Amino acid sequence: MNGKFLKPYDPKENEEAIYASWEKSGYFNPDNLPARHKKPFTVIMPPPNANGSLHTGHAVFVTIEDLIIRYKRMRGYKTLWLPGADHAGFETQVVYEKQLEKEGRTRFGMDPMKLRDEILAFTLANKSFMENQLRQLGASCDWSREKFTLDREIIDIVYQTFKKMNDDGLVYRSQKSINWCTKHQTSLSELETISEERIDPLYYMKYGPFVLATVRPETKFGDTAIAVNPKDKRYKNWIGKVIEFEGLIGPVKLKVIGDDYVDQEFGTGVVKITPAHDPNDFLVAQRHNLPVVEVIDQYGKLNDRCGKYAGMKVEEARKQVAIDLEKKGMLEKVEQNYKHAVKKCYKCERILEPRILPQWFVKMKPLTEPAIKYIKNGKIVFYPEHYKKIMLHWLNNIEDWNVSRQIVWGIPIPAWYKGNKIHIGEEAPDDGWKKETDTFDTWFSSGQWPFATLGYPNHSDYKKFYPTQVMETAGEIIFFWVARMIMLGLYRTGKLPFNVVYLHGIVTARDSKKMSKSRGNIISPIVLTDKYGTDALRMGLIIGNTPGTTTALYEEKIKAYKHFANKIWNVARFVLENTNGMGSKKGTLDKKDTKLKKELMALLKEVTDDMENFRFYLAGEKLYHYLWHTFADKILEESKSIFQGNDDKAKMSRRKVLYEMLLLQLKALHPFVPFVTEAIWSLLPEKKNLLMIEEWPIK
RNA sequence: GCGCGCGUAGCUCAGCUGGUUAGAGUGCGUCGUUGACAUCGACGAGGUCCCCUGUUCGAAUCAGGGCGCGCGCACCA
Repeated sequence: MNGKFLKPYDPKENEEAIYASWEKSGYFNPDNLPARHKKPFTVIMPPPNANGSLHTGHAVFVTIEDLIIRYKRMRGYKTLWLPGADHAGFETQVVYEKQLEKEGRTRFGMDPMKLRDEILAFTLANKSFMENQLRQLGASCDWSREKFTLDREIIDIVYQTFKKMNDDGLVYRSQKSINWCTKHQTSLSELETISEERIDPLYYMKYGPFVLATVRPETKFGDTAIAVNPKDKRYKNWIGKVIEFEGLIGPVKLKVIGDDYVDQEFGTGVVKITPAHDPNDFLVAQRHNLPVVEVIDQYGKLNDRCGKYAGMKVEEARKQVAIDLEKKGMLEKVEQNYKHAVKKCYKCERILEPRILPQWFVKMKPLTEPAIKYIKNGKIVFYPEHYKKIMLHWLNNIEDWNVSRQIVWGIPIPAWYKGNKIHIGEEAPDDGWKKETDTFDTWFSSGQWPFATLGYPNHSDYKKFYPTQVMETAGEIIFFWVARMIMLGLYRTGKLPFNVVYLHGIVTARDSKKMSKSRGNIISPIVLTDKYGTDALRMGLIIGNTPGTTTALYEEKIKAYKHFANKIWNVARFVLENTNGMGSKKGTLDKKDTKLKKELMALLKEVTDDMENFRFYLAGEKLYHYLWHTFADKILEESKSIFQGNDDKAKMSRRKVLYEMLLLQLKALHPFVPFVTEAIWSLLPEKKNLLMIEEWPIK
């Protein structure tokens, strides 16, 4: 027996070399797999954001996807797990801005090209760092096919999609009310906002003959009309008339319009229309051809249209306006406990300002319709299944997608302007065109990831590996990413990009709270692998992780699975010691041992069933339990007395069965704990292939 | 306001289509092991399966209601 077994299993000593041997074998690449691997099986890796180190969320998806891929590889599929990295536009720019702040610098005023180059260098450094961490977690992905969202061939495909959408009338550039972050100086899509309930004062202001209610008196300088409901008997005679009164900074003249948007029951039934700073008012303004007067600038300060209030921040101006209205007797009353919702930036949690800016939008209805049809017909299976409902609900209530961001870090929107003319393309058609400076929402490119990474439409990989089989990711990004991949995949290729969506549970800290820097409860997966070994971490992330729920991760749990890895090691040691290096030589099993083996095979059948049905947490637990509490505690214990006895036939049979059962369990456990099983495999007396490409015990 | 999920041993969680004394890991107690196991083994204590009503021969599991927690969506100024 190999002397290595005399020590406990040491992950540190083994893991790096084992990973290197896998990588060197070339079997991560489906093209190099032996001939029995015929049918393609593809998983596209959710590309981690290349702006920091891996967190537990990454560790979960790596573990589960690697588990799926290793299992399918052993079952004889031509498995491709395609890794990638995301430039993660806004996310990365925010991270980099924080770094700049620490250095006492700011992105504003910087040469955009220089800023872009700096972030690129930052991203590429993080990218290679992150790739090594993926290796450390045991990811058996095909590095030769790795893609980055800013690779030229990816950008080309993204541009083709944009062009096609333009030709099909699915994109448009238009002035609309958008969500503007005054810190980050960019617009955001609906998904990048969080809405928060707030209690604020509701101010009842006198407007000439009317009294009207508002939470934002400071926007009054941008009013361009007064609106009432046309059915409202109190006011309908006013419609079409112009009211005049003395405001805070001079005389005010406003037209009264009638619009169904106004709710007679709310407040006084009279609304001031401020198109520049309220999305609903903007819609009203469009219906009535009202002018749009901006009074709040991009930094959230009142501009020079606001007289003495110019330069004040919104909150400050609100208070001051209220005080001055009071003084002038124009404030009828204030309701203090008005409950309403405000939208905030999901990154800095500042209140977003609605602003009217020209932006690029994607029309969603034509994209959602086919997606809804496929999902309704069950062409995509969701784990857990209730996400089907959630997805349909979202798709049915979607708004057009703002894809332009006013940041440098991203794929530039390929557009040019000359007067009223717009040209789509990377190059200007001739002289005198002005280039678009906005970049795409990062999800516009990652939403095309499955077919873009495979080289749609002509690459042989696309033909062989698309559609992919499973999309495994976090439930949190189902709308950001999964929904868009479905829509854009259908749009470009006419096929669903995958037919299974598996959404793993979010990993929380022990107290079931989300891990976050501010809570200080972050556990680094890399620290855990260093301490307890990757196999232990993987088991800890698989067992107890049911799709769609949260899973608490804590150190004792991982420690327990380190013991399990060591248990496997010692079980193997015992078996090899007592079988005298016999390997799988011929011989016959007696009745009792035949039965033992049969029982194991029955369990492996169950495990296979669980794997096929995405019940990884059950499969892992069953294998764990069998090895420890049946194989080790019962069978090995009983074998001790057989080996000490005089029945040579029984000894021969037992040797053979233990060895065979060990091999079976190593195979079945490999996808879960690849390192320790491969380490043991390499120490077997017979010369063998890598365990990684052995056949799964059940057909 | 609408929607989704969760509530099972001290802690973290399983329990798939309802079926014998409700499970695992961890923690706790007792005893034993140091020639597979920087340990491990055996045994044990510990649960009104949130509450109520119902369906059923039978419910932690299904239906209705309630309480508690978490999350998503939502333009009423």
